[in-house]
Amino acid sequence: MSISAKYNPAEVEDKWYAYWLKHKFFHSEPDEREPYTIVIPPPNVTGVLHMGHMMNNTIQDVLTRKARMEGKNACWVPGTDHASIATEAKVVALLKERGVEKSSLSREEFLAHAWEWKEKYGGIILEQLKKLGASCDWERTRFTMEPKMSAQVIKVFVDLYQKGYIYRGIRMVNWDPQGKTALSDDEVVYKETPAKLYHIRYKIEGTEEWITIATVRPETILGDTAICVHPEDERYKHLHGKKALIPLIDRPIPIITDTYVDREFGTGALKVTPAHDPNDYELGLKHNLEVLDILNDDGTLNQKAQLYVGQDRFVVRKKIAKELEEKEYLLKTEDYKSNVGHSERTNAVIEPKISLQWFLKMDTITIPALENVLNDNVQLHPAKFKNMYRSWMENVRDWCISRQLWWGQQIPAYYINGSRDFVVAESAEEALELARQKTGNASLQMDALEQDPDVLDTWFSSWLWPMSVFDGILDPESKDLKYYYPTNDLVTAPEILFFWVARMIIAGYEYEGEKPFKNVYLTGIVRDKQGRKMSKSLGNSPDPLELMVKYGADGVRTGMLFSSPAGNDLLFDEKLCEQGRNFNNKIWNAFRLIKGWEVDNTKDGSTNKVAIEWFRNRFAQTLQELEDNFKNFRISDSLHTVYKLAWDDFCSWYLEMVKPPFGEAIDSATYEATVSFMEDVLKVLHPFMPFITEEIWQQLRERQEGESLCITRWPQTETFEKQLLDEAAVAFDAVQNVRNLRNSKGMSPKEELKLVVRTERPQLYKNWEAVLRKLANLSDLQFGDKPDGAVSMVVGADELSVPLEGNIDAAAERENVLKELEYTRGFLASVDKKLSNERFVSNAKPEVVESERKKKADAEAKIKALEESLAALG
RNA sequence: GGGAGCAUAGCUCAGCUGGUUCAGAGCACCUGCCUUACAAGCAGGGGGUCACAGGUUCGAAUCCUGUUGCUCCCA
Repeated sequence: MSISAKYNPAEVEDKWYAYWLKHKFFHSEPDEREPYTIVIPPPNVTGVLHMGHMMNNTIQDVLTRKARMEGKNACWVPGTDHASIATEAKVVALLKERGVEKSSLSREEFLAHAWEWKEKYGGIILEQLKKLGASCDWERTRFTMEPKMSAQVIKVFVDLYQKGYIYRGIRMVNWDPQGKTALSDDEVVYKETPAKLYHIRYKIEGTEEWITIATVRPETILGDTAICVHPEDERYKHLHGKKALIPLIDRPIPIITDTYVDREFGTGALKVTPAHDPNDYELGLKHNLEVLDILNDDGTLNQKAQLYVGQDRFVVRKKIAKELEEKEYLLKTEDYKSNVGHSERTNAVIEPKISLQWFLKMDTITIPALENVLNDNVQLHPAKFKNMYRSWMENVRDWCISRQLWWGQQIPAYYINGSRDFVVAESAEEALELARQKTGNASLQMDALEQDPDVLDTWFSSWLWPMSVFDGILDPESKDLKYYYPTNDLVTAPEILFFWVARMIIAGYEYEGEKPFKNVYLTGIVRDKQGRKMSKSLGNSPDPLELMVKYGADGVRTGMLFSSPAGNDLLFDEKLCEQGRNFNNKIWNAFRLIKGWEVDNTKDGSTNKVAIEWFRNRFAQTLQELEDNFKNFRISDSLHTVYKLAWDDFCSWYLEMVKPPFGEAIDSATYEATVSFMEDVLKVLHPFMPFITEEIWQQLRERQEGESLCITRWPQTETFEKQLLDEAAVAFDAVQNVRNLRNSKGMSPKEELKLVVRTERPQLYKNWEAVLRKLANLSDLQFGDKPDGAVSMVVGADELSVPLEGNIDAAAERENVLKELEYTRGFLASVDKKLSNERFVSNAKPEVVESERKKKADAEAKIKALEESLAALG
């Protein structure tokens, strides 16, 4: 036999992934079994695998694989979303490289390019997930813009419009002048940015007086339609009702009063620019001010500004400041920090802009979504996110669902004869019919209709995802929907709790009257060692594919999970992957050991019985702990549990106990038990490290084509004997004490020692004698008092002595014993204090009091043993 | 400005219902081992005023209040 001493993942991973696919282990069809369903958070079709995906999808795979092994009909639905803004930006950039401007193309031509791009580059990420081992049902892969998915989006739009939830309205929206589209509030990232506060004076019409305002955006004075002061502000009372002249253009604007103005801020006089500031817009509505929009869609100034027409807002800011200064309108500037909104996608500075958009009314449609999270019908893990969720839901604002783009589902609203009058329908034909009814003109023709050019927000597709992947919107009676919905678990990042999770819950209750999933597991953000978010621009993110080459997919999976408690950020360090790889190697070598054994049917294995019984119980105990961790979504703890089981219990204790001396055969009973233990260990490891466990499982016994670890049954939880485990702990403690003694005396592990035990429970030591002899390398085990010339240790109330001729430093021994004695006496004192406290004895739970009594007895016995040792030392 | 969370070993984090010899794990560190499964390993070891100050309790890392520091969400 020649199995490499080092596990080589590259040799096995692709092989087993292909095998799993070939046998369709990941494919699911509705049947009589209990379903277990996860829908993937659809990654961006433009995306490539990053560390966040790795963690997120590893967790989903762990959950899916475990459910599959438990005999559930596991279905993990993969797919991608069309990401309007990101994809359109990519395609526009690509065309530009080829010298083609988007504006020179028709909508159809542009979309043809976009689809071409999608076919070529879209979905790379799904291939990368396969490398990770993701056990998705690839036959069910969906894309949010494929015809059947788009049909569902359109159907929902029409339905919500008919129910009165969707309206078209003028609103101040977040405008991205680079992407040339409106963004939802959630797509705007606020960053603290250094700015300047410009103090600019306006002349009061018909007087020689001035009024000074302060602004961070001097270029917008050209769009001012009022100056507002606090009505109680004595400084300005004499100016109420007068007019001020905008510098440079001398346009007169009224001076109005409102308590909204903060008298302490700036000069206490506020310029009002309703078209370019959300607060000013509200103020404008209240005071019936003119809305003067001075910006083009690309952020340059338009004719209404009168000056600097066609120049960019930031260029104008500099120029106008200079001109104002030269003409003595600018009195001073001061440094100021302001929170500036940036587009999450393009990073352009957001321009608040008045525009006509489509909105979804959120006031009533959200009610069940809030209720059912608060009452835990939908559970967030960790639960701390409930607060955040509630505050968002209680203060939710109408959702701007239109985007000024082409890549996406075009809004199914049709304007009649170029007017603002429109009809909404799933198809142009239906729209025409509706338009004829609406206008009373039966001869109206198709060319009188013009479809709204805008598309719907991508989230307006993905909020249907748990239903639409099963075609549930098109066919509410669909067999798949009825079987798989509601899904079980959703694994995603807290950043999109509102973007996506909340909206899926809203849609789920609106269309199915039922939650979309039972549990939402919120992962943390993957950060670098210094706690910085991983980003392309910082270049601090390792390439996940390279990591997998270096450490193996299993190594990276376990590495990611070693330190990723739910909802907490993961400070990623390659060391974690190294630890993962080392763990793989450990398992591999345990397999090598077992595989290398020769079995002898005639050999007596009775001395191994105690070890076998111990591991059987230990496994049962661990399995209970593991199930408890899983039940509470403590995934990282689950991994730690199986890690300790495999490494400490199975390898370090069990295998060492039963391992025959080199060159000797093993008895068949022990061999059989060991192989089946290894199988059990592989089973509980499989969800975390699917490749290596499959590889070993396949080699451990003869297997048939079509068999696989990923579809074997998860071990059953069994009861365990606590007493046996406690006895083992005493035996292990004894072993460790002897080893420690050897170490501290600088003795070789090869040197055999004799052990003398003084105890009231000799049977325990007799039961474990073979183990003690083997692991502590003892030549003999005897019972009795400490012989002369021996070193002793105390385990519980038992005294263990090892005769060491001429190798004893009596003074040092005395000191050791004294130290331990002192500690134990202190401990006894604290226990006594408790027990003599009447209130403790009467108030504490009986089992607690009982355990204190036991502690007292143990401590007293130990003190006695220590005192005897001390006496023997002279 | 409003809200939430966190603070435990040099680092990253567990500690779940207040009660086990409860102060733990991994990494890092120190000592000794190439003991034919594994040096990607083995056997041992050192290391913490549980942020600070009060309080509740028979008993607090754990519950309460305040202080300080950090993080996140919302505006």
